[in-house]
Formats: sequence, C-alpha cells, structure tokens
Amino acid sequence: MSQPDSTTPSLTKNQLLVLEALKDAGQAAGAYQLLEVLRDKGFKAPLQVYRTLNQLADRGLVHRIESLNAWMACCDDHHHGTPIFAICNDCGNVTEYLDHSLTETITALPTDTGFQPDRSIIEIYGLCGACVASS
Amino acid sequence: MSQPDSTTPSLTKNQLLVLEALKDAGQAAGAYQLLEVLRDKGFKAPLQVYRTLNQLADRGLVHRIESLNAWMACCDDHHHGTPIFAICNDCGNVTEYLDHSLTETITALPTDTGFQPDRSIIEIYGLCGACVASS
DNA sequence: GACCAAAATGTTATATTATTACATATACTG
DNA sequence: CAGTATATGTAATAATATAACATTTTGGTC
Repeated sequence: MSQPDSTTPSLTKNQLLVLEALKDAGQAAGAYQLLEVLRDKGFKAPLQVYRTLNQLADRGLVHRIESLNAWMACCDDHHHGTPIFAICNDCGNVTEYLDHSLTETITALPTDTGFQPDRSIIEIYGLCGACVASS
Repeated sequence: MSQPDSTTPSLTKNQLLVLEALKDAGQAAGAYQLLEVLRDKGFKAPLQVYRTLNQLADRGLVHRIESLNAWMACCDDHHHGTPIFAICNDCGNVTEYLDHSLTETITALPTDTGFQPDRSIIEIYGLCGACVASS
C-alpha cells in the first residue's frame, strides 16, 4: 500500500474502522461503546479498540478526554497543539478549542521550579449554549 | 460534637482517617491504595473510601486528579478556586498551583457560543526540576 | 428523654474501564 | 528472500468505580 504523501503513512484497516466509528458517533465515545459498534466489522476484544485508539491519538487524529474516559475524533486537521475541551454537564456535548498562546501561558506556570512541561490537559465543564437556552 | 466555627462542620471519623492517610502518603494516591492503608482502621470496602473522598472533595480538602485516577490532599487551606496540577512523567510527583486570572481566561474561551463554565480541569505533564537535574 | 429526619456508614454484589501476556499475521527493508 | 518491526487476534485478568439496600449515628424538635 502506497503512502498518500511523504510524511503521513496511510491508516491501517483497523485505524480506519475505529476513526470512522468515532466520527459516526458524532460525539465523545467510550472504548466499549465503540467495540459494540465494531463487532459487526469483526472486532472481538477491548484491546483491539484501545490499541487502535492509542495509535490514532499518537497521530493526533483522535483525542482522549481524561475526565470522561472517552475519545473524540479530532475536529479538524490541525493534529497538533493542545486541544481544550468544553463539556456540557447536561447533554454531554463536547466542543474542541485550540488556543496556542493560552496553552503556552498554562504550561509556563510551573517552570519556576525547573519543571519542563510536555503536554497538558484542559477540560472545562459547564452548560452549553443550547442547554442554557432550554433551561 | 461541636463545630469549630459557624460555617465549617467538623469532619467525621472516616473523613479524618481518609484525609490523614492521604496526607501521610505525601503524594497523589489511588482509592484502592488508600483502602489498603485504612484496613487497619476498620475500612473494608472501596465504597467507604470513594464516598469519603467525594465528601472531602466537596469541601475542597482533597482534589481528584482526573488523568491519574488519583487523589491529593489540598496543598493549603484555600479550599476553593481551580487547582492546576504539574505532574512529573518520571517520578510521579504532583505539585498544585493556583492562578485565578489564568483560570478565568481559560473558562472564558468557550463563552462565545453561550457556554456557561462551571469548573475546569487543568493538568500539566512534564519533568519536574529534580528529574530534569538527574537526567 | 422520645421522636423524627437527615446524613453517614456498612456490606455485598456488580459494572465499567484498561492492561498483561502470548500467539499469529502482515508489511517494510536490506 | 530473510530478518525485523509493526500490527493484529485472543484469552485472561487487573484496576477503577458504582448500585442497591440495610443499619447506625447525628442533630433538631417537641
């Protein structure tokens, strides 16, 4: 199988299946939730899903939302930078943001002690616009 | 049992035990890890620990670190505001920070869509000063 | 103190999330 | 083609967290 371009090897079959399932979900989904959907495609064990999700996350194509134990397809093709998630307490909707300068400010916070930041997790809970309107 | 002041009811026996165990740990600890320590004090089931940790977290006396599935005694008596955690990839050491204005900037990010922020989770991974020095 | 309501606690069982270990297959490289 | 690295399959199990329900303790009121 040839590569689509010089830097990005094409996705494997499982990677395509998991990514599609996650996009189809249209929202954050858990690994076992994806497994149920993917049984039709021959998936049989949790590890198949976890492995593939981690591979996709390494490429920046999906993100793990730590506080939900869930995964989301990357909203776009930035594939790098630190995503910031806004999560609705009511409907569970998750929206992804990027703000490079804000992320830099955050990671600069602990550097006074010699801390060398690597990656950060930013997840904001609240009510989304739609749920505020309907309450 | 009387109250120490008008706003803060005193801690229950279990709350004191869990808080002490967590402080003794001197670092972030998991619920089952605390359960092992607390068996000597009569604890027998995970739920006893989880319940108590949640009670303490409601008071701001302990924090849950989402990406570690672990808990930490609050570093001080601020008990409110959003903690920001710096977590070492090597030694696991966790340091707690507070930065009110930074937290405000973060939670303001999604408000363009009518999102009403409530609480946020900020966890930074990297190498702590000590581990940088010894590498 | 007797009573009630609320909160906290104890206990068992079970649900949910994630990884270890090892066998097999497929793809890339010289 | 041989060797290596990566990806995959499968079973078992570990780690984390909650549901459901019974009992006890606490705090207030009469």
